[in-house]
Amino acid sequence: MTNALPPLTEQGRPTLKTIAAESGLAVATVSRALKDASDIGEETKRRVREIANRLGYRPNRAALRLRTGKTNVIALVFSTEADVMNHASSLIYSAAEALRGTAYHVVIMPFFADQDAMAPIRYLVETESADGVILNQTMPDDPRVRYLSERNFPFATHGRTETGINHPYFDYDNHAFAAITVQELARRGRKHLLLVAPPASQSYAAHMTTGFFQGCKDHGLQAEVLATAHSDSGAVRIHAAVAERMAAANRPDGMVVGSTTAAMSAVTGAESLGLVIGRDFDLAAKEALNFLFRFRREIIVLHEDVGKAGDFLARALMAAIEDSTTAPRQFLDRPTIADLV
Amino acid sequence: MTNALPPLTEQGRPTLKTIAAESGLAVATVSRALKDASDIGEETKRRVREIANRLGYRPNRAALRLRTGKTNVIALVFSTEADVMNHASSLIYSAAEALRGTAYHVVIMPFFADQDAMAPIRYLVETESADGVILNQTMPDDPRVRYLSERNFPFATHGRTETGINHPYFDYDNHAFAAITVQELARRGRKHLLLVAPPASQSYAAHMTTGFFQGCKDHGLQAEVLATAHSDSGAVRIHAAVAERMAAANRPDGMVVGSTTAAMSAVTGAESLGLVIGRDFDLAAKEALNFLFRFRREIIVLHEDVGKAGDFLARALMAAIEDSTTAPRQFLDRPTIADLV
DNA sequence: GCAGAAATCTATAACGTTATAGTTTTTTCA
DNA sequence: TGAAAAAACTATAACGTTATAGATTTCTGC
Repeated sequence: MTNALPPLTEQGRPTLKTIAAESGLAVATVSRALKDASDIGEETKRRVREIANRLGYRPNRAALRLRTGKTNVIALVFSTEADVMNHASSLIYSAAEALRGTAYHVVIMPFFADQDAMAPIRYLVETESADGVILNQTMPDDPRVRYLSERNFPFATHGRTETGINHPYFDYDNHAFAAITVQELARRGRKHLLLVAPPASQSYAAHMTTGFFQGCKDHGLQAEVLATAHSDSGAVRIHAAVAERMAAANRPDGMVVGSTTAAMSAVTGAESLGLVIGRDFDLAAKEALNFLFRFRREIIVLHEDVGKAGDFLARALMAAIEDSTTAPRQFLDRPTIADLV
Repeated sequence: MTNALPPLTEQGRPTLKTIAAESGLAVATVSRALKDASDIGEETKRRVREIANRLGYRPNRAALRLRTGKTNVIALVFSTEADVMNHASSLIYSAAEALRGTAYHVVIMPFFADQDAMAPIRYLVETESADGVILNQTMPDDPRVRYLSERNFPFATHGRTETGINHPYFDYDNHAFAAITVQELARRGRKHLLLVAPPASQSYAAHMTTGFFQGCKDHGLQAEVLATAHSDSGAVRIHAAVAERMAAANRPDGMVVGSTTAAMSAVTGAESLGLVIGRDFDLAAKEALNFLFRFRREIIVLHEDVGKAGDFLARALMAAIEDSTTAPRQFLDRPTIADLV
């Protein structure tokens, strides 16, 4: 008992071996003690924890991963293109924040315009380099969702799909967004609305479009979708397309726009004809940040909380990883009139 | 030779063992063959490569990492706060793009407002969970840079430091930015300029400020720094601070603003007094995206390419990881008059 | 006081890889 | 022809962890 402790093996990071030497126990015992196994004595556990603590022991992730197959990695597979004021950044941060204090690391796997959307997904599954993956920009019949689901690889999506597969998701209710903004435009006396819709390939395009038509029907407004550009077409294109449409006959007097950047281009497009927002037309859009009202005070803005999405998706994915049998967590974020800023 | 090949071990991911069985060679030989070692016969290498290829062999990252200590991970330690239209997202993507085709994965470690900036850095170093790290928002005497440098942990920074430590970095020349915008404001006949400077704790605040004063001196303009807000203070605060200053005596007739979002708030702040941009005052800012000119056509915009930073930093860091003896790669991105959009 | 049960602890092997120190085979050339 | 050198390949151990099966010690009850 009064013996000098055996010398620490070299210096460097402490491992289970270091603790074993320091405590006189076997490596396996130390391992079990640290995971609070039932066949280890209380006093032993206490001692082991104390030593581990004192030495600043941290389990080696590579060894853990090799031994157990668990990577403790969550991958975010995000597109690089799309909206520049894109939500990816908030989503990344809020997901990372939700994962704080857990063993999970967040790795970013962008996929590129010149690349198949499936490539990074296949890579992840084939190399087993993550325990789960979060996707954005879902498509109605998303092959990534099918692939992951077939292989039982845990995932969660930002946006719903029409695959019939029951998976964790977080989605903003774009149907409600469109309906609410239409209602507000009707309240302001607008009669003929133009929708700058998201690209048709994306899941949420259909939601927003049906919400738009439904709303217009409910309020007896004339409804129309901009034919020559969508809300991710890029500023120049949208500006031109809106200008062209607003110059033609039977000009709309209200617009609902599917993205924040598109809203600015749509405004300048109309303004290029000498039209004045709030007088000749009104325009509604959603926004995660909070500057559109500075851009033009008159824009009708519905606030969208993207941080909520990242947080929810991270937790939903963890739950799916840790127990694949429970029902997938799903959330539809419904905007209300109160979210008009 | 005509013997049936031994059955593949189970199915699952092929390993070196699988290839060894398939080829009749030892595992070590397969390993050496795949890394093109000089003591393996050409014909053997060819055969091994062919089999590896056919089976879709991918080295196991965990095993590699455990055995060699190399993680093949590059960590991005980014602050979550700061400019909402912040450059982090572009930087992440361009770094990831630069790493495409290499063995590196990108992990994001945000650090949070309530947290010591050193925490994620210490974690990375202590747990050896990355081969190198990219930091942003450097401070003149940045403790993270000191810490990493002392421990010989490879890193690269977005922004310079005044530590005297010779490390890889990419920096935008904010001195030149200020000087150029001052020159442009002088050309437009402005006489008294106000700088909405970055927070003084950040490295680039000093650069921008000295560039501003230098420029004003060169052109014989009166120079002043906004005292009650900085360019990351948040929209409301900046709006109010600018409004207050512009309402007071000896009003400036030009502004240089350190961030894109701050530019919008500064404009609305001045406008709230009835001042008109382009007539009563001019305002210059830099921007990574391209919408400020839609916000107010009259804003003087200097374009900053953030993608370049991510690309450069990723490559510089890889170079530092692979050869710590060569000179660190450093780049100062100098804007010119031509970058005025 | 002793058999059996319960409580603790440990030895071993394995995950997939590579560095090291061999061993075997082939070539060279005196 | 045969010894030395060169070329080609292999066995072993190790990285840090955990699951498994087994070993040892202590307790229990009669």
